[in-house]
Amino acid sequence: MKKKSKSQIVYDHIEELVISGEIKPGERLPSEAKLCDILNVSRVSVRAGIEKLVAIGLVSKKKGGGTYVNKPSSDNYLSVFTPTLLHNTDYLELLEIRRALDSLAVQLCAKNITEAGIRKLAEIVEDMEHITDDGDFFALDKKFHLLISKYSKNRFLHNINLITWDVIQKTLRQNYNKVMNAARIVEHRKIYDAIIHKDSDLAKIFTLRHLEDIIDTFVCEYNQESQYEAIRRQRRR
Amino acid sequence: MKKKSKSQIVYDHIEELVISGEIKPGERLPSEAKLCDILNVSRVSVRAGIEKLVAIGLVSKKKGGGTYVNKPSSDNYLSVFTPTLLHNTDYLELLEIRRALDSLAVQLCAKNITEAGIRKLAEIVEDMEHITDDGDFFALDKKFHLLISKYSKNRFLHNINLITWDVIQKTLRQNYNKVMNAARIVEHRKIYDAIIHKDSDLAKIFTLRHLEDIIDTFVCEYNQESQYEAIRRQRRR
DNA sequence: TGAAATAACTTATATTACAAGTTATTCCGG
DNA sequence: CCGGAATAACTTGTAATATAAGTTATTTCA
Repeated sequence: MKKKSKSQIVYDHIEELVISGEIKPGERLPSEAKLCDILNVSRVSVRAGIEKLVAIGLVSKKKGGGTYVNKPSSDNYLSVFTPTLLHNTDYLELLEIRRALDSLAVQLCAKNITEAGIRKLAEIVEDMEHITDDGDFFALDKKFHLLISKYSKNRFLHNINLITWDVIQKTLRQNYNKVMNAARIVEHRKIYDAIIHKDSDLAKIFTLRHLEDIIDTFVCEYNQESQYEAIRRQRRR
Repeated sequence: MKKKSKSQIVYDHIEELVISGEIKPGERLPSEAKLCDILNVSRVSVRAGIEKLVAIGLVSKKKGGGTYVNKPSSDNYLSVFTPTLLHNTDYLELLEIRRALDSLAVQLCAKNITEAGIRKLAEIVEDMEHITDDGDFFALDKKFHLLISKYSKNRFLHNINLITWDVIQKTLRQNYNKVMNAARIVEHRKIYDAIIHKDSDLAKIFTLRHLEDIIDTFVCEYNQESQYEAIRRQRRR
C-alpha cells in the first residue's frame, strides 16, 4: 500500500465532496485556508491538489473570489470525465455512445485478439455465469468490455472506454445495477462465442443487441425516452 | 487580451516543448529550478503549471528523480488527449472513431437541430464553397462537424468531438490538409441537405461515406492499411 | 575492479509574506 | 430609513526560504 501524497489527499477529498453532492455545481469550495485546517496539510498541498482539479475541469478558480465547482455544461471539454452527478438522461447519452463505440470495438477485437486474450475473456464469461453476489457483476461486466476494447488495438477507443467505465463506476452504480439481469449474462456469452470464431459481423450484431437491451431496460425502468429509441421508432415507419 | 498567469506560461512552454518534439516521450523535463531560471518565475508557479500537465497525463513526476514526458501508451487514460506527436496510424485510429461517432451525431442532429442551428450550418457550407485559401478549410470543417455534434444534444458525444478536433488541430494539421480536396466540400453539402430535410438515415449514410472517403484518401496517400479497410474487405468476400 | 559511502541533484511539503482581486460590512450624507 | 461610497475582511496568486525525502552520479577504499 503506497502512501498517498498530500496533494492527492486534497484531490480525493474534494472529488468526494462533489460526487457525494455535498458541493453542487456552481457552488463554492471551502477556501484554501479552511481546507488546510480540515485536512491538516499546508497551503502548498491544497493548491497542488486543486490545480489538478482545475486541469481536468472539475473546478474553476477566480482570483480573489474563490474556487467553484463547474457546471456540466462548462465549455471546458475535459468536463466529460469529471465525476459530477449524472442524471438518468446523462446515463442514456452515455449508453448511446457505448452502442456506437462498443460495436466498433468488438469488430476490431474479433480481428485482433490473441490466444491469451481469448483465455482471459473466457475466464470472465465463466465467472459471470457462476456469480453469487450481484455486486460482482459490475466488476466482471467492466472487465469484459474493457478487455474487448483493449484488443481492438485502437488506443483512442480503449481510452474513451476507460473513461466511460470510470464515470459509470464513480457515479452510476446504483442505476447500473437495476439494468442487470440474467439476460445480460447470456448476451455476453454470445458475444464471446462470436469473437472466438473471428466472426466480427456477428459479434457486432450481438453487441448492438446487448446495448439496445440495456437501453430498453433502462428506459422502461425510468419511463424515459432515449434519443436512440426515437430514431429506432422512426425507422419502423 | 487577458494576461496569462504564470502557471499558464509554464504549462504552455512545456506543452510546446513536447509538441515540437524537443522533448520526446520518455525523456526528462528540465528540473523545476532550471525552469524557474528559464521562464523567470518562482518555483510555486513552475510546480502549478507542471501539476496541470500531470493531471491531463502529459507528464509524470518521480519524487527525487525528475519529471518525464509520458509515452502515448501510458495507462493514464487522459493521455488520449495529450498533444504528443501522433503518427499516421494514430490518425487512422482517430478517423475510425470519427466514423462511429460522427454518424451517430448526425442522426441525432437531424432530429434535434433548431432553425437557428440550420442557419449557422448553412453559412458554414456556403463559406466552404467559396473558399480561396486552403488553410481556411480546416477551420470550417471543424466548425461544421462540431456544430453537428453540438445539436446532437448529447453532451458526452460533443465533448469527445471537441477533444478529437483539438488533437487534430494541435498535432495533425499537416496530415489533415493532404486529405482535403473538392470532393470533401460536396460531401458536406449533401450531409447538410439531409439534415435540413430531417432525414437522419440519409444524413448518416452520407456521413459514413464522408469519413470512409477521408480514410481511403489518407490510406492511399500513406500506403497504409486501416483496420476499418480490413473489415470492409472481409465483408466483400 | 567492485561495491559501499558520499555528494549532488530533484521533487515534496511547510512556513511566511505580500500582492491583487472579490465580497461583505460599515459608515455617512441625504 | 435609504443608497452609495469607503473600508474591512476574505480569497487566490506569486515569491522566497527552509527542510525532508527520494534518486542519480561520483568518489572512495578495500
